[in-house]
Amino acid sequence: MNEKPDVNTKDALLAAAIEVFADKGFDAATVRDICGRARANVAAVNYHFGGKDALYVAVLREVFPKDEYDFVTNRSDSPADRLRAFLAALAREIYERGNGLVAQRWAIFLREMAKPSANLDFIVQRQVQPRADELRDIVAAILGPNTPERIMAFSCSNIWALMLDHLLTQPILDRLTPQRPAVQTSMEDFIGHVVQFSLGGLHAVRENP
Amino acid sequence: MNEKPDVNTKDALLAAAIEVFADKGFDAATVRDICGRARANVAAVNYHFGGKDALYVAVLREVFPKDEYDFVTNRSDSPADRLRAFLAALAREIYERGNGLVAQRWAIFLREMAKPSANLDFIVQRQVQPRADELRDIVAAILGPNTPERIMAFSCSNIWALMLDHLLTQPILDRLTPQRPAVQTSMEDFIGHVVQFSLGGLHAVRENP
DNA sequence: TATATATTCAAACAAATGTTTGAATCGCAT
DNA sequence: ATGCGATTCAAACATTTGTTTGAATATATA
Repeated sequence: MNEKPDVNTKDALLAAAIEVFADKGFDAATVRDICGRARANVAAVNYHFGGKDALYVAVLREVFPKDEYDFVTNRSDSPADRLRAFLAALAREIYERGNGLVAQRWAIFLREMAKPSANLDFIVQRQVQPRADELRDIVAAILGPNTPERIMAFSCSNIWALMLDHLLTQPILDRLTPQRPAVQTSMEDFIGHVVQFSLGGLHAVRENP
Repeated sequence: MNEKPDVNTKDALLAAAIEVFADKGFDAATVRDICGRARANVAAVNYHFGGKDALYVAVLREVFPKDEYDFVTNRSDSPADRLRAFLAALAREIYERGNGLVAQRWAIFLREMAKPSANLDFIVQRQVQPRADELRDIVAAILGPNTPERIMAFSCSNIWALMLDHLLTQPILDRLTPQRPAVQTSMEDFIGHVVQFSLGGLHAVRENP
């Protein structure tokens, strides 16, 4: 029956698909490539998942599990410390090398951002929303309770931009300043800089009406 | 001879190609679509340009003309004023509606950033480099002449990130905070905010070692 | 006008790719 | 061992897409 439907092939397909989708994006990924890496027949994707689109959905559910995120900062700490802790955690997630699944997660996220599909909603909900909630909580603590919504929104957006920056513009920076060291080689510097810059920016927009 | 090689078809192809490449990106664009809009035969692209790739190169040369950029700020103004002028000009270029070719320019740039091709070098050189040079000049004036290279690079990168932010993350923000007004409807607010945030950030990283 | 050159066009080609098919094979319960 | 559903597989299919072809047409030159 359905007891043990040869988990091997299905799992191998899923693992290969994560790799390929993260590597090349949905469009450029081919089911032949995926099946090749999984040592499975071309028809396997359709048999086990029902098609390329359905396989992609399965990959997203695997890569962005539900209820995985907990606040990484403690509300009893100072807002500045919380911001540092939050940004440090985020930076390591995004830029640390060799953290397999986590890196693939952001790679897939990045590809969806560049070319949104119907599944971007799902990814935002699972990957971005909880982190955005925590950041907004921290920014609110820094800017104060009476901060206009517009300034809150801009400021949160700004800090996200500072963090995602190198993820998005790496190809540009590579060409603009080739001698620049990679973020990964000076992570602490990078984090420290972004924290300073963010705090400075936040204080500036708080003081002015 | 080569005197008047029916400029109409060739130009129509180029115009249609700019539209389609800006709209869908190189991969998703089809020569059939382009030829259709130009009311030309499918073979026209190959006849007039030699192929899809060559057409794309021709589009880039059209969209990113040489020696077009002049510093938009005046070195005799205060650095803060220069930063404001620079960011205002950049924001209007990027976000102002209905500025046809300029918008298409940034759309193509964005697509190349998301999926770099061999032509990204060219685009960076024509579109980014001169603006990056001016920004670096301004940032240097704010941070002072003895600023370490690392801090200069991070800071310039930060400010670029703040400006490109909404261009890159629009699909995310649409889903995160759907009620948020578009940047285009409050351009002055947006520019003012980014200027304040940037200046605050720059001052913060200047003071700390 | 006549000739040559440039341009257009419908059709076909070749390659890539997601999907389907139907037979062969496997695993297991009876 | 036998039979049956689940799984694998090679092959083929259908569609899309960039490109080529060769004839037809237009344009310019002499």
